[in-house]
Parts: sequence; C-alpha cells; structure tokens
Amino acid sequence: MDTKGRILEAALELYNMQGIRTITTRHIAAHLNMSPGNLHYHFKHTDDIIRALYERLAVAFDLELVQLQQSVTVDMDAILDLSARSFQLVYQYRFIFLHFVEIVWRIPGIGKDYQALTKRRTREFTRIFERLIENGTFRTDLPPSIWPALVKQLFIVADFWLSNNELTGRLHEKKARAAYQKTFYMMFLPFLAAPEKISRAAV
Amino acid sequence: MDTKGRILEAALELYNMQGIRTITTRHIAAHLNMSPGNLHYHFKHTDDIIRALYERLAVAFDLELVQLQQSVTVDMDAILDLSARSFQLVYQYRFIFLHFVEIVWRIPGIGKDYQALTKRRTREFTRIFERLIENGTFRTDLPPSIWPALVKQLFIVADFWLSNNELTGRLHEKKARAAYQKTFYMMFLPFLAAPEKISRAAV
DNA sequence: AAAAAATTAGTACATTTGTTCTAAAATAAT
DNA sequence: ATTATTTTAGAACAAATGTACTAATTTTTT
Repeated sequence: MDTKGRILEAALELYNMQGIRTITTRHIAAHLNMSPGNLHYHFKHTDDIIRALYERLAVAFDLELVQLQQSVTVDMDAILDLSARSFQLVYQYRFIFLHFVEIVWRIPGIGKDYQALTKRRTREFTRIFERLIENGTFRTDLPPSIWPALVKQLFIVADFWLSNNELTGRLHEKKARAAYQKTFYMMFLPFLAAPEKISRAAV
Repeated sequence: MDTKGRILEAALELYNMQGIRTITTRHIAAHLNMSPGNLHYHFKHTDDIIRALYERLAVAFDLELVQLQQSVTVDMDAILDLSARSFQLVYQYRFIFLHFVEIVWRIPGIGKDYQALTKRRTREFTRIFERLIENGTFRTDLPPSIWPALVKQLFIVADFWLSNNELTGRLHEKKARAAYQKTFYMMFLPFLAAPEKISRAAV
C-alpha cells in the first residue's frame, strides 16, 4: 500500500546487492513492476531515495544510542551485545557503508548528519569507558589519550569492517556477524585489567 | 613524452580529486589537451586505466614489504616509520582506498590481487609480531589469537582511515599524516610490555 | 454520482558516456 | 626519399540515465 515504503525497500535490496552505481531508478521501478514515471512521482530525484534510506539508518542508530544510555550495568558482555546489534544495522544498510565516501560526496547533507551522529556516539562511548575504568574492568596504566583513540579505532572498524570483508573474505551474513563480533572482542581484550579471566570464554 | 604515463598521472590526479564516478575518459583527455580518441588508443577501456593505477600501487606496496623483510631491528620506532610510509602510499593512491569496494566490484581482478597482497602482508606482520614478542617489546599474557586479530585491525584502519577522515575530519595531507600515524601509535600502545616507558614521547 | 485530487503508465528528451571509425599528421624504418 | 608504422584529432554511434510531460486511471472528497 505505502508506495514510498515499497520503493525504499526495493531500493535498499537492490543497492545492497549491486551498489548505487549500477542500480538506476529504472531498475528499482522494474523490480516493483512500476513505471519509471511513477517512481519519480514519489521521489523526484534519485538522491532523495538514498537520502531517505540514510535517514532510516540514522534513526535506528539513534535508537540504539538511547538504549545504551539507559543501560544500567556496563561490562564486557554488554559490549559484545552492542557489537552484535551494531552489526545488524551495518549489515541491513550495508550499501551505505560499502560506498560511504561516494554517497557523502554526492549528497553532502549526509556528511553533515553523519558528523553530528559521530559526535553523539563519541560522547556516549567516552562515558562508557569512564564507567569501565571506575568499574575496574579497564586498565589504568595507559595515558588518558588512549581512550579517544580507541573510540576512533572502534568507529573505523565498525564502519568499514564490511568493506574489508568485501575485499578479502566475502563471508555472508551469519559467518560475517560472528567474525565482526570477534573483531570487537579482540579490540577490547588488551584494555582489560584482567584479560586472563575472560579470554577463555570467547576466543 | 611517455603518453601512457602522462595519462595515468592525469587520471590519478583527477580521480583523487573527484572520484571515479564523476571523472570520465573525456575529462582526463581534456585535462591533457588530448582527444578522447587518442586516449582510447592508449587505453582501450576506462577500466584499463584504473587497473594500471592499481598495479602501480601494488608494486609500491610490495617494495615496501621487501624493505620491511630486510630490516634488521624491529622496535616501535620502526613501526612508526612504517606507518608514515604506509600513509604516503595510501594518500598517493587515495582514490583507490576511498572507492575500494566499487573498484573491486567493477574490476574483479583487482580483488584477487588485493587478496594475494593481503596474505603476503599478513605473513610479514605475523613475523614482525613474533620478533617483538621474543624481543620483550610485546606482552605475553594475551591469548595468541590476539595477533592475527591485531593484524586484521591494522589492515582495516590502514585501508580505511582516509575514508573515515573523508567522512569526519577532512584533514589535509600534513595534518592527516600526523593523525594517521598517531592512530597507529595508539593501536600498538596497549600491546607493549612496558607502555609507560614510551608513552611520553609521542602522545 | 460528480468533481477534485492522487497516482500510475508510457513516452520522450537532453545529456552523458564508453567506444569506434576515419582520416590526417607525425615518426621511424628501409 | 619513400614506405610503413605509430600516434593523434575529431566526429559519430549506441546505450544508458535522470527526469519531465501527458494522458489515463484510480482513489478520495463532497
């Protein structure tokens, strides 16, 4: 019924499969047995479709962030949970992450939005790390500048893990999720005050 | 004189500035005051240009790898040096890294090559880590599976740091290099057996 | 039921792009 | 010097693409 929604769903599916370069509005319309004219009645410009999809991702991300703020306990299990949910989002909207630079160059507004989102995410992670230090979960013998650096590392890996997978492994959903999670697990290990306590569980 | 070389240089410059999506063979030809026909006499297909540029990058990377194999001492200074040279390469051919997935999807041969290169790089880094462990530079209390994980992290950050910078900071060459190097420095810190000895120097 | 508004299909157009073709000009070989 | 080869310019073509236009059809409102 909701034609706009159906267009977005079809676009997401096709973009995820083939990328934004090969998929045109004609392809999306054909996939829905819809005329190109009709599609462009709902989305005047192709970029409007990409923009709308990005906004859906941003909303989902923010929801995740709010949930995180409300969580009471923060330990390594919570972090692993978080990385699983992060994968879910990144995978669902993978065309964005696989073509992020191109998309941002093409639609600068998305870049602005992403920067704002990154700032919010950074604040949240900084808070989490503070708690993990107070907690005794994290080491205290490293210089404090290590924490913003870790945040940056985490973001780069989170945003581009899938791209790397596309270049090397090409693991599919299930295996990819496990590998993604393991990567994050391993990123936190060296920061734990007592790594040997946990290391057996998930390695 | 070497027309092929001039085409590649112009293509590299334009691709780096505007990406492979907006730059066409016509743009490259115009930039050289050359007819499109002439350009296509030297490179029958557009993809041949991208392919040739990738090959230049791959050769440079391999050279770096050979140099690394021959280096006698391996310490943190050597690692920092390496990251500086890595930045040099990544920055010089940045259009490849900024559009890596698209390029690999478009020209599958590049994907195969990159995978082979990654294997060689992995072997080399594994060896370096072994030496750093024997050395006493690296910690020994972490599970051994941490080292391949670290290699993967390093590769993701190396390959996509620039993409992340494009999405967030947009630092230019000089500042970008410093930030890139700092990122890698910070990635190694938590693995050092005695981080406090070095931490003052470069933080 | 009639009128108004919305959605849809299908066509058309201008632009762009990769590539080919032809012929001219420059260069090298004999 | 003449012939052969390589290089170049410029035009031309076909396919693709984003999007606008028009008319028909469906849906909603009154």
